[in-house]
Amino acid sequence: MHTHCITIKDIARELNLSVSTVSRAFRDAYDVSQETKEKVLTMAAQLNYKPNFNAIGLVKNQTNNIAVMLPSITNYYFSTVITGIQEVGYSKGYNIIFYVTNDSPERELSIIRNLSLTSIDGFLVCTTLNSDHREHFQKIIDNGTPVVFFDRVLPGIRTSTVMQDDYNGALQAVEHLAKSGYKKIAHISGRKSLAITQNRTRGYLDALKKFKLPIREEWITQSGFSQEDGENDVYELLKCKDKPDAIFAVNDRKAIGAMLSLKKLKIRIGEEMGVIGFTNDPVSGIISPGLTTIAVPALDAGSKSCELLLRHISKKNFEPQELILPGKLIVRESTVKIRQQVEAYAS
Amino acid sequence: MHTHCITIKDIARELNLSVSTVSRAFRDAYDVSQETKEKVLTMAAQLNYKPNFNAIGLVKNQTNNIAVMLPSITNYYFSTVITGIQEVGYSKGYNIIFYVTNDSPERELSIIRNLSLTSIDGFLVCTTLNSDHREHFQKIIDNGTPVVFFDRVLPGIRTSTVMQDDYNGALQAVEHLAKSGYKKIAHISGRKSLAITQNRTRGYLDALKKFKLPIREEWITQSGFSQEDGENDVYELLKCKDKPDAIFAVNDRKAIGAMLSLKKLKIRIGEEMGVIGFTNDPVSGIISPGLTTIAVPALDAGSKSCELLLRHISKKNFEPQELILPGKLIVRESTVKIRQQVEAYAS
DNA sequence: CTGTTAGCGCCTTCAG
DNA sequence: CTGAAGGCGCTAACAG
Repeated sequence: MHTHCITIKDIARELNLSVSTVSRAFRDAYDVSQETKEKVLTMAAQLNYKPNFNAIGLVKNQTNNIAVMLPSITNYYFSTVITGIQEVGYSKGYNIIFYVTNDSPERELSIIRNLSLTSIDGFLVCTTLNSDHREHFQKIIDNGTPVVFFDRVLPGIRTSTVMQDDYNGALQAVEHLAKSGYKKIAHISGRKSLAITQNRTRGYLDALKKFKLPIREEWITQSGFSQEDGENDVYELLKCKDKPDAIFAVNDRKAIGAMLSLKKLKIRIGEEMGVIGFTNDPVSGIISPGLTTIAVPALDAGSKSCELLLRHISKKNFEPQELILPGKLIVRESTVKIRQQVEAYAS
Repeated sequence: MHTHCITIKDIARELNLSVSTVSRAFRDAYDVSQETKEKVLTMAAQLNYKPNFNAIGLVKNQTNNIAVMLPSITNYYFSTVITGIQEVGYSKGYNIIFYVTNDSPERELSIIRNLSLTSIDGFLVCTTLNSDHREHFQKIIDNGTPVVFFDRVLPGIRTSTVMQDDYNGALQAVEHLAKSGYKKIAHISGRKSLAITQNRTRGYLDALKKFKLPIREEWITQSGFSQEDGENDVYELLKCKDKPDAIFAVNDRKAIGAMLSLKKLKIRIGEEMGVIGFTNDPVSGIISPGLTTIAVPALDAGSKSCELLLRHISKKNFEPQELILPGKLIVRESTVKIRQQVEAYAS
């Protein structure tokens, strides 16, 4: 394919050295003279030598490739996470190969199946919504390839995980609604099989208990995570005889969907219906009224996940860790109940 | 690193065959009996054999890896493009390795320098804003690694390129403003060294000429591509003695920035100041008033770029192609001038 | 400190 | 149709 590439052989010939010496010079081995090393390095630069990673990988049984599998990269959270992953991967000399599942379990399976275990050193994964491929992941780990789960975590696998502090974030969010004067707080949630959903719902319920606010089954909807799901969930909620006066959405996309529906129905956001999200997608600050939300450290989630994975890669028996990253309440107009403030904010 | 992996040797031993026969069976070579082939394939499945890509790559001097370098992946356009790239790459058995430059030319250079030419089969690039690394890209191409440019294209390099129809898109956008009754149309533009910027500006100017509308130097601002740039550009425009009554922004992010500034200044969007963008970022439909824009086929841009690259990879002397993808006008409220309509739309 | 040798897993002649 | 042998570029013992 390519025109002839410079190899260590060429350098060795040029310098009248053996290939092993040249190889040692590159790897900064302890047993090369400073002089030889310099000669090799300058010659390499002159010849524009580039190491052949296939050859190195073949011999060392490693690849410097890390695979990332995630549902999508077109939303704020995932694109930011993967940016964080890429940053630390790049700085440590690892290539990031990514696979998007579009939340299709079949696609997930096909990716895992095709994943040649010899072509990656580690695997970073955020599962699909309905993943039941626990044993496949387990097999990969058993085979010696480290796996780290982030955001969406399959319980029962002994490996490191990185998540947001979903429970406390939800608690904070609903506390904020309660303190802002809302009494009948609904929750539009996500797929309930996921830890992220369960923890946020748990935080929601505990906050209600803490403030002695009513808990009603019909005020909790369970669907997907998309904007459309949010739009639909609002219509469901409004069918209740006793209508809620605030909504805690499992994420910003659903919150924004909810706001869109409310606008369509001419229900005043904040005043008549408080809305709070989770993520702090940049859109929350652009939409009006601004969406109150729990900011999530997406970039950190990415970089920490990658760091953990790299540690698993370098230390054979690195103890699995569970990282929980704290969120932060960002107050905007969607949870301002008092009328005159709403007026002031509305554009 | 990994526990022992199954190799063709294992299969050969198990089946009492030579490794070369096994190898042939996998590659569907013409000279293997159907029977042997089947035996090999079933044994491979049974043993859970996975080919070692390093070894194959070493011998064939290829890697099945494609590198993508782009400024960022956290905005709609780029994340969608890369999704398109990944889709066709995955379907053809290529891994996508990506590098983000954050629009830093230094980072770009470091990425190109570190890019081992033997570790990728092709290179998909969207340059940084101020890239002056033409000769580096040229060297990569001369070295035998195909390169395809998308979106931001460095002129003067003989290779395939994929762009939107920036000229006609801009023409359409400004025509729409003119037909909607705006008379003094400003343009908040991007970095002028880029073809994309130049073409959009050309479309803008030609539309003004066509409708015999005034062209004024001070109504054209040149800065970056970010939302903040858009916010600032509006303040610049409003310093003009003769203020414009509409803005054509080089992209949606700048248009949204502009809208945010206008809202802050209580200038009614649409009625007092028309705004039109370029991209059709999903936010354009969420923000209110909705942003009129030129929709750009981002997913197509990605998949077509990747297809072109793969063609360059497989055919040594594939004739470079320039692909221009058409845009589409999406009318929303930000270009509705008549008062009552604005009222109707405002939430 | 340096050179020699063998081999990583696979493909590709060249003989049978 | 199948097997044997050599080599892709590099590293890792083992000698000196």
